[in-house]
Order: sequence, then structure tokens, then C-alpha cells
Amino acid sequence: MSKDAFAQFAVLGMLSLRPMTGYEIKRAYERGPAHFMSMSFGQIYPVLKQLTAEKLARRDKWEGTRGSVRYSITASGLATLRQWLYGRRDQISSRELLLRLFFSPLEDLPALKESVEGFHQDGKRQLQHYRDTGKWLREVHDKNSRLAVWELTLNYGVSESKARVRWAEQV
Amino acid sequence: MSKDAFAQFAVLGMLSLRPMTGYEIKRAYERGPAHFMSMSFGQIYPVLKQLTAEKLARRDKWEGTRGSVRYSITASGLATLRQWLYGRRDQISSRELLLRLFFSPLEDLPALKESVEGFHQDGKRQLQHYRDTGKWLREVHDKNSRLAVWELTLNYGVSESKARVRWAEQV
DNA sequence: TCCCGCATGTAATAAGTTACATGATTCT
DNA sequence: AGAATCATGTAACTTATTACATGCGGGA
Repeated sequence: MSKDAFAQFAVLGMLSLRPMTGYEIKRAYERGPAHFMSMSFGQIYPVLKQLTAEKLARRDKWEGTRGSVRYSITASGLATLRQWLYGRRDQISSRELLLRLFFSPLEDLPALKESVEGFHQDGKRQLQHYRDTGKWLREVHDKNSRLAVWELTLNYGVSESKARVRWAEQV
Repeated sequence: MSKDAFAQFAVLGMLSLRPMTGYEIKRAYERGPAHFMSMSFGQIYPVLKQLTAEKLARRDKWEGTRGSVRYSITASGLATLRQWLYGRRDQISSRELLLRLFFSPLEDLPALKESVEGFHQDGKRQLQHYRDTGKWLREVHDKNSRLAVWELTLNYGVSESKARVRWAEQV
């Protein structure tokens, strides 16, 4: 699991739901979590090959209608996936958090509480940082005419952070 | 201005504020709009070279204390920048919109109204799409146990879109 | 028959980060 | 003397998208 780790987990996650072909994985992302994650064939097929080599997935005997190849997750793959899902790391991106939530079995969702809380804290910290920056700006660059635009763009960050914090609280 | 267009504008924008060295451009992004944009030396120096070749920027005679090289924007560069700032294109990313706002001279800010409104419309459309998807989800996958996680991740998109729409309205 | 959707896979390109090599100047 | 900061530049690598090549099977 040297490189391309994120893409590997994204594929592994789909295979954990049910055995799929590369084409189906692509479709699954398009019809499912398209708003925060997508994958192209250029990623999926090489990753499937790697996963097979690393024995985290295997080619099914089943040969579909038109030369399609279906893959399943192995026990070892499932273990690797679980490790990723519940492993703690700081500075987790929204994309990764969402993907974790998406693939976590319902009964194990509570194990992600820590991740969500970490995300929540990060968001709050970021928000505070924006407020501090804004304050500092107003003090130092008081007469600078570009201050207004500066604040405008800063507010975008504030809005986004607020949204994240609110969402995390709701979760 | 063939490729790497975005990075080129990002550098051109900084040069439009005042003549700068590559190092200063990096710092300016770090201390300024770091929350939505950053650039690495690996991007900046090659871009400065290209811009000079295309006569959009020029090396200043001025040679700084330790072999530092300062660049200025040319008239042609300023024109190119303006074209980018106020050119209309749909599906503008938040990053690009913010950068446009950031570099727009105050007196020309109203010219960006259209861009902001486009962004606003995109956000609202996205929000509506999320709502529709959610509705469809609840109808079709009624008994699917993963519905809850699905909705959770969808809500993140909703929150984010809402934040964008609110921000755009405020602007 | 011809087009569309299914299906796999590679190559080229783009955008960006990180690491490295190199060296001057200022501060402690 | 040594560390931090200033300063430029290249090479390697990562991540992801797009385009292309190829071909099967089902429906209008």
C-alpha cells in the first residue's frame, strides 16, 4: 500500500459494499457521492491491478457478459480498509472524512466520532484564525484601500468554516 | 498564454499590485490570501520566465541586495490581466472568483458583479440539486440501511452550498 | 445496419508539491 | 561561529483528468 493510498481506499471501499467491475465502481461514484468524490478510469483500472497484486482484492471467477472483470475484496483487504477507516490522523480533509463516513458499516459509525470531532475542532480553530486575521488586518492596514477586498475574501473562509462546524455539530 | 494560465494570472495579479521578486510573491500569498490560494517556488519561477518571454512582465534593472531579481508587469500584461478579471465564463470556481475579487482595482469591482451572480446562481442550483437527490434517495432507497450515511454526506454538500449562497448574497 | 451503452486499458497532459542544490546576508 | 532568513532555480514525484484505441452486445 505504498502510494496512491487514497485512490486505493476509495476502490477498496466500494468493493467492501459488494463485488464490482471497474466500470461499476465509476458509475457507483457518479450516482453516489459525486458531490465530494469522483474517480476516472485512468485511476480505477491501475488501482485494481495493484490491489490484486497486493492481495487486497481478487479477480472473481465470474466472467461477465462482455469480457467484464469483477473484483472482490479479500479478508486482508477488509482489514486494511478498516485500519484506514478508524485510524486516527490529524488534519483530515473533508473529502476523506466524508468517504470514511460513507463506507463505515452502520454499527461501527461511533468509532468515527473522534474523526468527526477532530474535524470539528479544526474548523473552529480555522474560524478563530480568520477572526484574528481580520482583526489584525483592520488594525494594521487601517487606511489601505484594498482592505475591503481583503475582508471580502476572508469572509468566504469564515462562511465555509462556519458551515463545516455547523455540519460537524449536527453529525 | 498557452498553458498554466491560472498560475500565470496569479503571478500577474501580484505584479499588478507592485513590482516583486519571486520570493516576495510567495510570501505575499502566504501572508495574504493563504486560505484560498498558495503558490510554490516550483510554480512561480518558471511562470516568471514564461511571462517575461511573452512580454507580459519584464525584469527590472534594479538588482536587489543578494542577487534577487525583481519583475514588473508590462502594459500588455496589464491588459491580459484585465481580460481575465472581467472576462465572463461559466462554472467559475470559488478559488478563481476570490482571486478575481482580490486583484480587481476597487473602482472596477462592479464589473465583477456578473461573476459573483453567476457563482451565486451555481450555488443555488447545486443546493436545489442536493435537495432533489435527497428526496429521490428517500423515495427509492427507503429501506436501505445505508440511507442514513448517505444523507449525512449529502448534508455536507448542502451546508457548503448554503454558505456559498449566503456569502454571495452578502457580497 | 448503425448507434448507444457497456467495458477495459494506456498515454498524454495538467497542476501542484516536495526535495534538492546552491549561495548570500543578517542576527544572536 | 552558527542559525535563520533571503533568494533562485531544477528535478522528481503525486494526483487526477482527458483523449485515445479497441471491441462486444442489444435495440431502433
